[in-house]
This record gives sequence, structure tokens and C-alpha cells, in this order.
Amino acid sequence: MDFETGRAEPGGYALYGVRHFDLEATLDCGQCFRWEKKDEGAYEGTAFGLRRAVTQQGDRVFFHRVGEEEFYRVWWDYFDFGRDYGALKALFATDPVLCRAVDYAPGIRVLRQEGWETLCSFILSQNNNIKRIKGLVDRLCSQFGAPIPGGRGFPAPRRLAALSPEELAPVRSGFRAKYIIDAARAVEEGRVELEVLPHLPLEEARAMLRTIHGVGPKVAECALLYGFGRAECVPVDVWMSRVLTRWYPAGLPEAIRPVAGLAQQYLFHYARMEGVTEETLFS
DNA sequence: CGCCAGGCTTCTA
DNA sequence: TAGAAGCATGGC
Repeated sequence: MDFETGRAEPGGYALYGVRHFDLEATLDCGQCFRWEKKDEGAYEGTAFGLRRAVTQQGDRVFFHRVGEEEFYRVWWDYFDFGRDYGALKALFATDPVLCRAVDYAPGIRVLRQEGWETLCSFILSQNNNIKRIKGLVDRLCSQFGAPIPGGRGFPAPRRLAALSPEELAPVRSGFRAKYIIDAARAVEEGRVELEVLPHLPLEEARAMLRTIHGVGPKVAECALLYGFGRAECVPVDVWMSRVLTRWYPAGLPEAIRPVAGLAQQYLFHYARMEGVTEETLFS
């Protein structure tokens, strides 16, 4: 397990002896869009209808205004504590390129986010950068999400299915508005069953998601990996495409394929590291 | 196949 | 500081 002890303390729930966990790298590597770093260094965000703050100092992670019950019901899963990242990284260490990528950002974890929110967020993400995606998700929630203590939750499919593109215009999502509406209607009408996506044979899960207008291969892989727990899914953007072409022309090693999506997260972050150009990276 | 569509951020001159 | 590039998908 990736922490030694957890205990309720005044004001929240604390983990001690946390390993393979870098809050900043995890929340800032393009997999989630509803967390912001506050001035005091805390990350404040919303997931599963809960607005919370999390801080990390070394190997201590503190969940503000969280009790033990909520930690194990919500945040344990969200931060992927059910997975042994020590074992994962031992596997990745067998591959020289992955070894370097993991060393570059050893505390990255792949979050287990809510499926519907993840699907919508990655529909909005297409042809966009992280800063703008955060703005779009924020406006979508503040205008259509149900009130929760301290903010708004992510709008339910039923709420969005009833909207027209004109009503979604204040979100300023451009041509993606009609995609969000189709996704919401697909869920409402039962054309897409979110509950089965974690268990369906992978090709069927992909095909089901791609019946939604505006969901292509990249968005489908993102939703399955980040929102439906499908660790074998690999979103291939322009950076991952370069990584795969240069270092894995025959594909990722067999042993890594069941967790290829997690490998992807380290490789993607490494490939995009600051100050590195295509020439230095691929020389 | 190639091009364009919202709109915004980031990169480049 | 202006202008260009980039982004993922679908429609033509």
C-alpha cells in the first residue's frame, strides 16, 4: 500500500508515510480539470459532488474537512490507493525509456474520476489546451451544475440532455456544445450505458462511446482510462504519437500492455517536459 | 484526401 | 506585440 497510516485529525483526515504520490504532478498532468492550486499551496477542487481541499507536505497528505468514512468511500479510490504503484514502477523499470519517464515524475498517479464528468470533460478538451478546458468545465458547472456546499457539482446527463446549443452558448465551448448534448442524450436514452463501460470487452466499450457525436479515438481512450478505470487504454495525442514512433515502433512491451494507460501518463508527461524540444528529446 | 469550423492560449518572429 | 500555430472530430 502506498501509505503507512491514516488517521482522523482535527479538521480532516491525514495520511502518513505516503509514497509514489505527488499531489501537484497528479492534479496538473492534464487528466483532471476541476482542481486549482491556492495561494497557501492547498489544492481545492470538486469531485463526486464534494468540494474539498488537499495538501501535501513531504510524505504527509491531508484531506481538509474529510472524515475517515469519506476518505475510504471516496478519496481512496479517486487517488488510486487500491493500486500498488511500487509494483507498477518495478514493472516499468524493466523498460529503459519508461524508467527515465518514471524518474522524471515519480509521483504521478492516474486518478479514478467519475465517468460522466470525465467523458464530458474530454469531449470539451478536444482541440483545446488545459487552461481553456478548465474554463469551459468551470462555466458548464457553474451554470448547470446542482448546488453543493461551497460550489456546484458536475451537471447530470438529464440536465444537459434538455438543453439546446443556444442555451449552452454561455459556456463558450464552440462547436463542442452539440457534442455534449448528444452525449447527454445518448446516456438518457440508454444508447450509452455508463455503468457497463468498466466491465464491457474493451472494443465494445470503445465502440459504444464512439457512437456519440464528437467522440473519436482519443476522447474515447481518455474517458475509458480516466473515468472508467480501463488501465489498458492509451490516449494517443501528438506527443504520445511521437513517443510511440520513436521508441516503441512495435508497440509497448507485452508485459506492460495491461497497464499501458498508466505507462502513457508517465511517458506523456516526460515527453512534454519543459524546455525539451523534439530534437533534444528524440536525439 | 484536404480543408475548415469556435475560440482561446502559447509559441514565434 | 502582432500574427501564426496548435488542438480532435466531423462534415463536406
